[in-house]
Amino acid sequence: MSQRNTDVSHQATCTVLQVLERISGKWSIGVLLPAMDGPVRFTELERSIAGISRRMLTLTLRNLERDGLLTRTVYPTVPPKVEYTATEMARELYDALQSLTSWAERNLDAIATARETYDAATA
Amino acid sequence: MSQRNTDVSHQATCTVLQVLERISGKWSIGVLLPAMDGPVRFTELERSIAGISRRMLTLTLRNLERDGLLTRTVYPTVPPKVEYTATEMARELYDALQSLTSWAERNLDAIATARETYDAATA
DNA sequence: CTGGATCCCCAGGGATACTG
DNA sequence: CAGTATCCCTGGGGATCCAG
Repeated sequence: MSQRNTDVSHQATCTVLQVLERISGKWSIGVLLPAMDGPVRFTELERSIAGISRRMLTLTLRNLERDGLLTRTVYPTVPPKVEYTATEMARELYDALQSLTSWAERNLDAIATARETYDAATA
Repeated sequence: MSQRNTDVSHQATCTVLQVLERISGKWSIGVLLPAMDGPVRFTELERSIAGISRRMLTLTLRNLERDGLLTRTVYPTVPPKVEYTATEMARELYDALQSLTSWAERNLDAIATARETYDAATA
């Protein structure tokens, strides 16, 4: 065996970090979510995601597509029509995120309290 | 009811984002992990986390402590001795992260392939 | 040993304008 | 409609030095 579980932990850390790098970025999740329920068009996304700019929407879409989390379908009509759909892999990712969501819901108050306590003690 | 499940999705998005903000940052997970197995000292962390600077270690520790994920214990000896331990909340977070880790392990190859394909097509 | 204080740099992201 | 191109600015994080 290796010394303690450090090696295993290191592996796990790296793996998690890779996921986080993938879905971090201010808009990734917000973009991915609407695409879960089926094809979504560019402008639909732009309207449904409050505060996103055209630029960031495009960049985020490109990255997600590159990682195989989104498929892009172009209909060569005029005016152009493009649809984005989440892949199976993305749906599995979303399921995996649920556990994080539930953790957050359970601990949101505790975190807020911890912060107040810390800030009060620090100030 | 609201239009479709947009409201629910929005809520979920926000919640997840709060967690991600908390554990994003280049070092958070790497710092949290060694503290899972019991008290760890500052220098131990510094040595076990490859590439971290003193500054970032300190900042990361402070943030984690502020959010109630880490407890800091100071022994007023000379030279000083400080121990960090993950809280129960942090351990639950770690469990929640496991699903992400397993997702990553399952899909790492698929992502790599998707990227190559995309880059080849783009180039 | 365990930090704090400073300076600096770069990538992520906002605003705006243009286009097939 | 669905993007591209450009400019700019902020803050996360690295390097270095100082201190109780």
